[in-house]
Amino acid sequence: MTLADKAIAWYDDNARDLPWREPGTSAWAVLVSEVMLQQTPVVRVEPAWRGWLTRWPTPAALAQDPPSEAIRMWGRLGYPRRALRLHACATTIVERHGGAVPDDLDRLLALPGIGTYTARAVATFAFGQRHPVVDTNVRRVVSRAVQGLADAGAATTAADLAAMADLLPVEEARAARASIAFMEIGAVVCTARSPKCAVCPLATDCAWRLSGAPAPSGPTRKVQRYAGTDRQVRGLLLEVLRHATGPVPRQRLDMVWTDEVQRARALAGLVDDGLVEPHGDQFVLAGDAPPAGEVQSL
DNA sequence: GACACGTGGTC
DNA sequence: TGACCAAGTGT
Repeated sequence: MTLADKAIAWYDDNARDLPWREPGTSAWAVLVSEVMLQQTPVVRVEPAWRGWLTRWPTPAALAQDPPSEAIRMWGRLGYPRRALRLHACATTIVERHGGAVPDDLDRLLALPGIGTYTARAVATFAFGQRHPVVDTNVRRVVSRAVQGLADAGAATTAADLAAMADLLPVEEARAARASIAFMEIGAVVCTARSPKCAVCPLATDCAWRLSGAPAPSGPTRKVQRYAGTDRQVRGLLLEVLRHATGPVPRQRLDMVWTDEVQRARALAGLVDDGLVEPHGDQFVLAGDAPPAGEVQSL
């Protein structure tokens, strides 16, 4: 049995019941799940995903609403630029692909907010194609089981994809199944902090285990601080704008953070990113109605 | 390749 | 209790 065979056999019996894995899930729903799952735990994505798909079952439905509604619906999932990009995705899919999520890698990759991982994930999980799909879970599993290293080093896309390609079964459907299986093992068994080697289907082949499960060697990847950063300020500003029913005066935004320089920088960043629109001294989420009386430019 | 980019849970 | 971690992308 190959590593992929063992992973698939394990997955057949142990896969979590995640809603986007149910047969018949649309490519759009899969795409939305993949974007939401970027850097975000499954438990927080599930309810958000259901709400999103209930409101916007198709790209066309989302494209009919302004970006501001997408940003509101995103709630506190984090990285709200993803909501904006998902909206742009929907618009592009309607305008350039007749409302249907494209099924080939290049066209997926061209969509806003869809990078190497997500394009491959959609092509594989929504359309059943055979592609290496490499996320942080897969990188960790391959790093341990194949390379014998405690942790994956910095991402090196080409090499990571090649390493995964070597493990992929030839047959298309099995290849797709192997990809999700390796991801699942990384997510629930071969975890970052305390891998459950006792129940791992790859344990008997795992190069890392076979060499005595050595501790990680190199420098530890640095974790980005959050408290006190622009990101925190952006989050506070956006939180106010999400709940606003109309334009928000600058004075209202001034209350969320005392450091004026940082506050201004964070707000300017949100405007730069297209999440927020300034109307004189008032602000709205992108696409929301401007202050009454203002002449809208075309 | 390094950084910026949210948020909340865990140990 | 603060560091670490969670299906990345864009610059």
